[in-house]
Amino acid sequence: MDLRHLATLDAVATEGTFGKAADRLGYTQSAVSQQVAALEKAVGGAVFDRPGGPKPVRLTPLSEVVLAHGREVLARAQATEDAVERFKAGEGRVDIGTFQSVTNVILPTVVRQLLTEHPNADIRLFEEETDQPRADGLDLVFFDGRLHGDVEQVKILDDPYVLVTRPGQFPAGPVPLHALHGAAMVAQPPICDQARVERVYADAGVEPLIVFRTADNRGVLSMVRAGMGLAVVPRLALDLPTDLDTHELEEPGLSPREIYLAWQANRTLSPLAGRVIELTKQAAEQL
Amino acid sequence: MDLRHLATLDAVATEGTFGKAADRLGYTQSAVSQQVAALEKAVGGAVFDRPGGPKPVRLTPLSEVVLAHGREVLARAQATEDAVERFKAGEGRVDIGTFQSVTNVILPTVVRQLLTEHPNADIRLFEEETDQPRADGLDLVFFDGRLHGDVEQVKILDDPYVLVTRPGQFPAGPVPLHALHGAAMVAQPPICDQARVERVYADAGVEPLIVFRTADNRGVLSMVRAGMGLAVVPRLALDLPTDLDTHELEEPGLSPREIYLAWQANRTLSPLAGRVIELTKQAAEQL
DNA sequence: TCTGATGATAAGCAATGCTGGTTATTATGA
DNA sequence: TCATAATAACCAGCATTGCTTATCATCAGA
Repeated sequence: MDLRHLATLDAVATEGTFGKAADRLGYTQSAVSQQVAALEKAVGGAVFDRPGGPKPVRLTPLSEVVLAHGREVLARAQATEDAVERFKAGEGRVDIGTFQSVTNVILPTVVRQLLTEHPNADIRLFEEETDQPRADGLDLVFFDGRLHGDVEQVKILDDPYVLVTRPGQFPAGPVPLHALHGAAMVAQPPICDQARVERVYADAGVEPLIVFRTADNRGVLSMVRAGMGLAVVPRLALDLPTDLDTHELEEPGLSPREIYLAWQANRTLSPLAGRVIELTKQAAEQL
Repeated sequence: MDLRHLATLDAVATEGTFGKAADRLGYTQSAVSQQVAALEKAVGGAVFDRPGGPKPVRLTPLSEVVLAHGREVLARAQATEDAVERFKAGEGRVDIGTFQSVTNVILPTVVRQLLTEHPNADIRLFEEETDQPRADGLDLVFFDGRLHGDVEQVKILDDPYVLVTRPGQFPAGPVPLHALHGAAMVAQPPICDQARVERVYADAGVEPLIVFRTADNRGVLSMVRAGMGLAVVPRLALDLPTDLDTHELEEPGLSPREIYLAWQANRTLSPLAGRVIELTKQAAEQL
């Protein structure tokens, strides 16, 4: 049994004659006749009574059964094609792994543009604080630093670290790294890029005194503002404008945090995911 | 897009490799490869990521869409085939037109046997008192007398008329038709075969006095029992055994009522309807 | 009796679809 | 590093499918 057979059955049942059905379907009468014969062979019984002469054919009890179910089948098949079209036009779901800075700086722009283009897009964000985020199960993952494993990734932008102090605590201008030696500091927990930051400190012989750690960027800045100590944070972690002083760090020293967008290698991406990559690159260039 | 394509997609998605899917489907790996290619051409995108080497293929986002809908389509197609099988095995509905005598004497046997053979049969009876019952819309129609029009029919049985009287009203044995001349009688309304009966009376110069007409056979017999008059009814209209006297009518005179089973000519009958005809013939022979 | 509409059928032809064999690619283990 | 195994893709060959065209048989109505 074939979808085309069912479509032909439906057309003949609606039109009343083989010839009219053929016109509707773009076939010849002969083709319809052969298709009906094939369907009758498949179901093992006549589906039309042909009165002969210029009278319309009539359904048999068997064809009532086939037609009732067959129309369901055809409807589902049509629904499948529609769903494919919608998918290719950009409907569907996209799961994105992210983290604080990206959530606050890059993604708002991307999400807004994507929803403008595809109002029915189902965008879901997953912000999980882990050292090596799970890329499987997600379509795209933002991460600060390269991901290892079977992934493709593009560098979105360099996010330089800046020293954050209470107003007037340092004279304006760049600050050398060794100024942090012995200083009281507020910092992130040593996961993600923070681990690399502290390795750079150690390699330079700088040993700050970490007096408080929190994964919440606003918490870090609040404690700087409260006078607990200094902080070295990526520029994107700042809410700009801010009432705190910011100083570049002298070169060579702490290289910028690199933000990557990654996805499973060798996998076909959905149109939506592809568009997210494009929009993200554009958004990063605007910064 | 083809049902076979969807079935192949499903098989590959389940088995993980083209070769195993081919084994399940009874094809070669090459055939599956070509079918997947055809499906990918039809939907306009890859449905599998082939990692190469002995690793299973992976679904693409597109194929998630196709597969989710496609499995629905396949399920409906299977349901269609199942429904056809059930239909051919005798499930389904059969609508039968009937009238009092048949309802009480023949149909109980037929219905009981049919339900024994096909417990899921949906039998519906329509007892309408009309002169020319509508045969369209019904699969089968019982009628007393030939139907005119585009119908096929078989004679089920001859149902001779008998005279019904209060006990002892006539001496045992056949009664001549002219004994009814001027007699008080209870009768059916002059539709169906009753019209023919009264034409036979008139042709024989017999003019009974019809004192009550009712379409209800039990009503006729009740009034005979009550002494309102005689009645001439088909033997099948009697509840046997009865407390009333019955007499055959002398030949030649009133020929038996003929009961036919009819259906639309040149129409394919359902297996169930065909079986009803068979069982009806058998039941009639038992009488 | 003729005419027009219908479906069935046969022949022809292009396209489809399967098989069998081969090739290219990748992972695995020695 | 190399051989082996497993995989999908590719290609040629062949049968089948499925359409079109043309013709025929049937039936209703003028």
